[in-house]
Amino acid sequence: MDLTHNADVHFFGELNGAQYQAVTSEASRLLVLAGAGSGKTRVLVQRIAWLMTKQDVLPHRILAVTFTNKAAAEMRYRIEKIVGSTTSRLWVGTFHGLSHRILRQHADRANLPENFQIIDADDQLRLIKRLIQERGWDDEMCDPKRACGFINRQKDEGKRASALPPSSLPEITMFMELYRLYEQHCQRAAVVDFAEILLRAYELWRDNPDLLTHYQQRFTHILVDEFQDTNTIQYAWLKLLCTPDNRIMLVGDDDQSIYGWRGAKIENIHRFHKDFSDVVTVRLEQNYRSTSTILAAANALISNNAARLGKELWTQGIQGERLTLYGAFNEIDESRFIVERIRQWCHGGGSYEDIAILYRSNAQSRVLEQALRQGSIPYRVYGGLRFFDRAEIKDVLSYLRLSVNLHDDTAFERVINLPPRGIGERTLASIRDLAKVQQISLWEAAKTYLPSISAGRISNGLRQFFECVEELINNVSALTLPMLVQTVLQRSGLLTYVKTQPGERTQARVENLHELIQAASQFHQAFEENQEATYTHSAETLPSFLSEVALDAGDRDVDNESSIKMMTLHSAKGLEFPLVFLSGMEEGLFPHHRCFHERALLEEERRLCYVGITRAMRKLYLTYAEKRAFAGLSGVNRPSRFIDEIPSQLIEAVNLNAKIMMPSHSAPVKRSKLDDDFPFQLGQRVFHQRFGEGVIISGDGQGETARVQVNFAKEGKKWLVLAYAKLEPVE
DNA sequence: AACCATCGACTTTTT
DNA sequence: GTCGATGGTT
Repeated sequence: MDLTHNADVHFFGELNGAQYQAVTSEASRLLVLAGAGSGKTRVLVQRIAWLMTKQDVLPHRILAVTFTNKAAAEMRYRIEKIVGSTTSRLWVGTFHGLSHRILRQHADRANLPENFQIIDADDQLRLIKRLIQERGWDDEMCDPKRACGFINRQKDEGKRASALPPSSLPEITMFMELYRLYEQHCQRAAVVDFAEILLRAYELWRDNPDLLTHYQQRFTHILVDEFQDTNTIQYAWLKLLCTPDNRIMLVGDDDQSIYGWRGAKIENIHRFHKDFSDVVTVRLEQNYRSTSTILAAANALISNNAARLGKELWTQGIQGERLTLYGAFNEIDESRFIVERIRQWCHGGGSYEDIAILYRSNAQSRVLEQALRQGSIPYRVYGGLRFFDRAEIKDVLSYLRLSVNLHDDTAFERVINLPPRGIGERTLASIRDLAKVQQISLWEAAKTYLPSISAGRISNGLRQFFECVEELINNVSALTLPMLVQTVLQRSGLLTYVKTQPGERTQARVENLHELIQAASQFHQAFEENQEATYTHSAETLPSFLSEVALDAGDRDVDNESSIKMMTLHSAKGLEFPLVFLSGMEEGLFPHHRCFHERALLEEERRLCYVGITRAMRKLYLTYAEKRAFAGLSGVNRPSRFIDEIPSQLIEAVNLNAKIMMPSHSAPVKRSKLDDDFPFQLGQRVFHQRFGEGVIISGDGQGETARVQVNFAKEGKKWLVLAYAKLEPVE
């Protein structure tokens, strides 16, 4: 690292040797194995900057592919900061975003109408359910979720329905037929799902050599982030694009591949070596994030995986504290411990935003949240429903989608009776029938159906709906986007409807709707700035607004807020926190019991644990609960095997804290007792934490399923399962 | 057609 | 325990 002698010290000064090598490599096939916290994004960003400023590569010749919009946005931002100019000609985006852009540009060649729209996973499932019904199958025989999974898997593998070989399995045969129906339906309705975007773009290139050549010649430099997460079709997409004259850099970490279950193929890294003989590999192993103790733990853990490309993280930083392991009595105790240690951290001068609690599955957050609330510790749970996935937002968007494309049946179904117009299942069934027989869209079918309705209530409702949508269509070319959204809210009656619906979420829903207008407004402004236009009506902006909304469901980043963060291990990837709690370190939960039987799955769990450990910068806690009430099963758990895989000298085990009370109800709920005799009698008075005092009026079941009916003074009669409703006898 | 009660499932999630 | 879907009732 004699970079100080380099004339470009101000440019490269902060890069270490391996980073420098990766940034300035002349290799045309470059694979960068970037360990956690090794400055991966910096390398990508610097390399692009280097290409532009030192190699005089024109921005429009560079293609940078990421997995999330957030990563793409950050990359662009950082590049702009370095090169000091806008990068609008540079293509930085997600596989989906870029593919979508190409499909829009060549819709005709891709055999798509100009106004095609994107449906999300939820829309897709609804559509599949409907097709199953229409085909005359029932849900038991043909599980919609499995069918949906099947179709997506085929698409991710690049397979069309027509390309599938016949199967001897009845279920597969059924799915294949459904796949065919689904393809036809989407084509007619002019919608594409997420997997379709990639597949269609791939086929567009594959089947149109002139187009492919154009893009091959244009993108002389290709860079890919998180390469270990690419699936088959994404790899094929890249391979098509990559001629001997293109230069490609892949950045990834096989040890952080945690999305195998949704089609990501680590093997793509090996395949790259096979498909391109002259691959230069650079390893980024110096870590700038964690203490050497944390890294030692991570290295030891991951060394239990076979077939790694091999990588060992190291740091010049401090050794730091040992990991702390706490074996809690139950999940409540675990939460209390975490709360206590959070307090400790803050008393020691730390702040809430330093802290993250990570867990394997979302369901674990509840108990933790409770304890945090009780302890008055501000927290924020990441990764719930995204803004544009909220029901009320999707309702409004459905009206907008219909006004772009009346044949969008998914949108039609969503709002035909929303707000309620007296159009129920039966009317809808007739419309569906008609649509099916005549091979027309639901909108057309409804129009045809209208004259034959005798009931005034129904025909009025339909007519109202038609008028509303048609009026919206007229407004599209007259109003700006935010005005149009406003109009939808009022004209459809959705806003009034939401306001009058009882429930606690009403307020939040109304706010969401206003936020949607806000989002439309921002989009509108950004569009005008880009186009230097003055009054842009929504005919120009609406289609792209809908696409953006579908592809970028608002990665709301919520940092610099003084609260601790809670999220799943999966959503923690790419983030870092000074203090990290890995909670629920139990066999069955983590590694999840569904992964026990297969080595590959277990290794992915281990990688997930590796990701978790390497999020911690200064201090890491591991906690588990010996007993955990989970999904209705109260089980006794052994500590996770991953704990054993960390050298014990790196871990300080904290003993069960005597101050932390064993809940008094634990004694009567011992399972052995339940098996023999019911611990409660009819007429007995009992106490429940939430419902208060009551009297047992009946009971049934045995062992784990034993339950009693209690008549509570305040809450009335309730059935409670003894195994987890912690009832205490009242003397 | 709208509403309430009961049943059953439940790993991870981006686009 | 909680969510969502489903089915029976009004």
